[in-house]
Amino acid sequence: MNHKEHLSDKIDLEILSLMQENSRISNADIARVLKMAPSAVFERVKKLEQKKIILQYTTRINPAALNQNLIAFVYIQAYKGIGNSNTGIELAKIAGVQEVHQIAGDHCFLVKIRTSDSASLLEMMRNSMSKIADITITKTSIVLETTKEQQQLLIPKE
Amino acid sequence: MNHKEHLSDKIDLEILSLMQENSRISNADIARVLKMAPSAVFERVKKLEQKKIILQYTTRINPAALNQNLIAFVYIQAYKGIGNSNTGIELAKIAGVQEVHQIAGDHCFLVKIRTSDSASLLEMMRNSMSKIADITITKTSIVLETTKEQQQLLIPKE
DNA sequence: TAAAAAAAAGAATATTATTCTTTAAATACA
DNA sequence: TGTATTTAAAGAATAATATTCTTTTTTTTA
Repeated sequence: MNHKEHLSDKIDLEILSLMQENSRISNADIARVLKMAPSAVFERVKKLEQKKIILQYTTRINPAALNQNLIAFVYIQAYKGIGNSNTGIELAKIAGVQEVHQIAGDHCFLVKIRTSDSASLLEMMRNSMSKIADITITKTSIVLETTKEQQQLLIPKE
Repeated sequence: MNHKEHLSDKIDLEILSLMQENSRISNADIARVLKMAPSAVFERVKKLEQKKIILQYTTRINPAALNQNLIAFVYIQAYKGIGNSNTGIELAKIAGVQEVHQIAGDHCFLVKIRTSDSASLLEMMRNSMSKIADITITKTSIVLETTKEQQQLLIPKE
C-alpha cells in the first residue's frame, strides 16, 4: 500500500487551501475557520508534511525589489537520446533557471529564465548554457509583460 | 521619492532568503541566526510586507496529491493591437492557467497551463480558450518531464 | 556637532505551538 | 452484530513565540 500520497479528505483540502493562500496562518486561525481544535489541525498539518503533500512553505518576493525583471523562455534542442536526463539536470543547475521541462515531440527542453536584464540573459546563454554539450538554442522568447504568474494549484471543494 | 520598493540592505536580504526557503520560520529563529532581537526582526518583516517586497506567504503542494500532473505551454497569437491587454486578462481568468506572458516579436502570448490530464487540457482549449475572440493557438507543447520548477529568486549575498 | 529620525534592544503580556491524556468515531473482523 | 483495534478529535497544561511598548543606541542630516 502506498504510504506517500493519499488523496486528501475535505478537511485536508480546506487546510491546504488556506495554507496555499497564506502559509503563515496560525493553526489556531485554521481551527477557528474549520471549527475544530487547534491540536487536531496541528496533527493534520504534520501528516500532510510527512506524506509530502505539503512540499514547502515559501515566500513570494517582488522580483522588482531584487532587480530581476526579465523573464525569458528558451527552447533547447538536445541531440542525445531521449533516455538521457543529464542535459535537463545540467540546465537546472544554472543560476537563474527557474524551470526545465522536457517537451513532447522534438527532443526539446523548454527553460524558463529569470534575470535582471537582457545583458545578463545574454551572458547566461554565452557562459553557462553554451557549456552544455550537445544542445542548441532553437528559440528564445523574451517576455514583455506578465499578466499572471502563479504556481498555486486549483484545490477542489471536496 | 519612491515609497514602495526600496533596495533592501544586507539584513533584509538575509531575512528574505530565510523566509523564501521556509516562510514558517519563526521570528525568534531568524533572530537567532542573525544574532539580533526578535522584536527587531518582527519590525523588519512588517516593513517588507508594507513595502510590498514580500508579496505572499504560500505553500507548495505536491501536484500529484491533487491529481494535477499535466503541464502544457501554449503559444497563442492575438490579432488585436499590441496595446490591447484584454486578451491577456481573459486568458488569466481561465482556471488552470498559471502564467500568461506577452512575448516580444510576434504578437504572441505564452501561457502555462496545469491540469490533470490531456483530456482536461483539450477541454480547456475547446471550452475556455476558444471563447476568447481574435486568438489562435499556434503551438502547444506538452511536458513529459519536469526537471526543475521553482519561482524562488536568487538573492544576492549583500 | 547637535537635533531629529530610524533601528535595535529589552521587558512585559497576549497568543500560539506543541505535547500528552482522554474521549469519541470509524473500521476491521470473527 | 458486537467487540477489538485503529484513527481522529478534543481538552488541558506548558513551552515557545508574537506583538506591543518603552528605552537605548545608532545613523542621518542640517
